[in-house]
Amino acid sequence: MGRIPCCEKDNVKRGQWTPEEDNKLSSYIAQHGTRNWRLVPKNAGLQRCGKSCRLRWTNYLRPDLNHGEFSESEEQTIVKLHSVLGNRWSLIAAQLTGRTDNDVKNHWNTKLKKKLSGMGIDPVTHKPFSHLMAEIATTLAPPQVTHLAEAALGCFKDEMLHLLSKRRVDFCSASAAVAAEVQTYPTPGLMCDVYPPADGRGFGYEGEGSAWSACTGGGCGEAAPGEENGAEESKSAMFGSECVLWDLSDELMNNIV
DNA sequence: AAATAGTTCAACCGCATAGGA
DNA sequence: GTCCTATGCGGTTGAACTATT
Repeated sequence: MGRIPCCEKDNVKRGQWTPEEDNKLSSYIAQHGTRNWRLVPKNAGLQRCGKSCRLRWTNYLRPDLNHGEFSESEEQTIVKLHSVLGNRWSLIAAQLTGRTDNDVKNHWNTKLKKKLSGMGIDPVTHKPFSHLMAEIATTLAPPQVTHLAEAALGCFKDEMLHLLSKRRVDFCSASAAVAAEVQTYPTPGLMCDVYPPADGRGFGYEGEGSAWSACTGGGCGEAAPGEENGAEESKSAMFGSECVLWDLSDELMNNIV
C-alpha cells in the first residue's frame, strides 16, 4: 500500500529548471492560467510533475515577485509576526508584497535567526537568553544553575565569536564601543543598543522606535521572577510566559486574522 | 591553486485540508 | 457522510556558490 504519488515519477524530470522549461511554463500560464496544475506539465510540454510546476511558478516565475534583498522593514515585519504566529510562513509572507513563504522561511533560517541569536534573543521564544536562563534557574537547584549558566554563556560566546568572525555583524568602531558604557552596535537593519552584561546575567537591548526594541527601558531580564510590580510590572511583563513580545499594529494583525 | 568548510536557496517530500462527486 | 483528488503548507535536502585554510 502506501501513498499514491502525485505523479508518475518514472518519466518526470527533477532538479533545477532550465530557461527553456521556464519559458514553456510561463507562456502556458500566461495563456491558460493556473486552474489545474496536474494538466499544466502535460499541456505545456514539460516533463515535470504538476506540483513541481506549481512550486516553480509560485516561488520563482510569478511576475509579481520581488527577488531583491529583504529591507529592514520587511525583516522587522517577519520578526514581529514570527513572534506571534511562529513558523506560519505563508501567513507571514502574505503580509509582504512579492515575497513567498519559501523566501521568508529561507531568510529566517539563514539570516534572521542568526541576527537574533547575536543580539542575545532566542529566535524560538523571542525572549532574551538571559530571561530564559532566569526562568530555568528558578526550577533548578543551585549547583545545576551554575552548570547551566556556564554552558549557556559558552554557547552565547561561541555564537558571538562566530558572527564576528564571519563579519555578519557590522560593529561600529571598537574604540567608541570601548569608551561608551552603553555600547551601540548598529547592524544593517538592526538598530539596537546592546548593554554589557554588567551583572553577569546577559544582554539587554533597546532601540528607539524599532521593532527590535522588544525590551523598552533597557535592562530586560534583570528583574528576578516575582519581583515585578507597579511601574516595573509593565516592563517585565513583556517577558512573562504568555507574553507577546512585539508591539504589533492593528492594521497588520487585522489583515491576518 | 587546491582542498575544505560554510552558506544560500531552489526544489522536493509528505502531511493536512479543502472541495467536489 | 464518505471517498477521492488537487492544492497548500512547513520541514528538509542537496547542488551551487563563497569563504577560508
